[in-house]
Amino acid sequence: MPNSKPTPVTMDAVYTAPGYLFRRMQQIAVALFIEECRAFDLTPVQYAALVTISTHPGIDATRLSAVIAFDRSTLGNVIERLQAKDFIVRKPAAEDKRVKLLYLTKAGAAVLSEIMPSVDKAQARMLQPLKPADRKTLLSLLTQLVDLNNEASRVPLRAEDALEHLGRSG
Amino acid sequence: MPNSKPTPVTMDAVYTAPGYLFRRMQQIAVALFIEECRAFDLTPVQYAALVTISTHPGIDATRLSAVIAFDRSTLGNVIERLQAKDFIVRKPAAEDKRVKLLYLTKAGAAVLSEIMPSVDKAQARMLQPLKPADRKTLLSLLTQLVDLNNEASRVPLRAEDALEHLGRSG
DNA sequence: ATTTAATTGACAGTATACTGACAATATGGC
DNA sequence: GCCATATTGTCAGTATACTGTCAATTAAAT
Repeated sequence: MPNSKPTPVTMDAVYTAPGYLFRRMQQIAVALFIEECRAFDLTPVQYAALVTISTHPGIDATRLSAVIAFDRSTLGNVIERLQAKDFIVRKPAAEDKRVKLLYLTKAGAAVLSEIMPSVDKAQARMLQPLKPADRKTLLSLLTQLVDLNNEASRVPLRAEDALEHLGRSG
Repeated sequence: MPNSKPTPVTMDAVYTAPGYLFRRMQQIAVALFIEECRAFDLTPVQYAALVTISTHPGIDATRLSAVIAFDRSTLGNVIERLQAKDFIVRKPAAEDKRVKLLYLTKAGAAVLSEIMPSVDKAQARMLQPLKPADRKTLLSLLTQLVDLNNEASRVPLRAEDALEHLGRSG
């Protein structure tokens, strides 16, 4: 005979679930980023895109999405906004009429170098409440976990993809 | 004379930032939840709301938002969807004409008890790649961090608020 | 070479997440 | 009782995040 007593539901079903904690931390992380970087009119996602275009000038949207593991559809809108702010430009590729290549503008390069200290401050504040040793431990475990769960993500990180647009001499 | 060399930007500015790692883990957590709970037509947020209404029958939307630390505006839409699925009902409060009280329907209670194993499976899968000891460490640090950063969140958790709608006899 | 596959960017649709504003309603100071 | 204030739910607007689809274009198969 199966157990007939219904399991009592408590808030622990929410509060102790790792998924809930990750959601909360993500919300906190975004709030701190926005607060520290208020002066720059850049969201965390836009910042990540800008950094990537900076380190991969001439990357296209699909590869950009793979390099930062953001959804390709979402990224389309992000790129539009960065373009509207004159932080990037899109140039059609010569060899492939489908592709539009992404480059930083001067304004984009400027905002990127100016925002860095604020970004660093925001990132530091997220872990500040922990003891230094615990910060290192958490960051290490988190890095491992994201890497090991990469394939579970809808948009797995494919850092290598970024290189494909170069030196593909065949 | 200030350092005239521009700091070289690398992808580490993204990949090693805790904010980026929290975003990735949140995306992975949602993907695993949706995958495991596909049969139940419930998102992680809707699940958390349902659990809370189950443990706090007659709670109102504002207090619900405080108990799970979700934005009040967002929650309005979540509640609408749960109502459209017939998982909850809203009843006007007798003493306060502004307030609408939330209750589970039978279907809501049923889906909640049925979905539990799948939710547990999803939560377990998130941490699965780590060694058991590391899972405990990460969960402990994450719990601490969310708690200590509570006020940095736009919608801080106010678990006590949930009790205010009871026993306020004055 | 021609048909088939895959890729790219775009779009529509749904679901969080947050800001700021608003009308209806309650509450507190006086 | 009256008025300033606060609360509640709602709405409009913006920004992620994902699904699925589509036309244009390219690459692959034969």
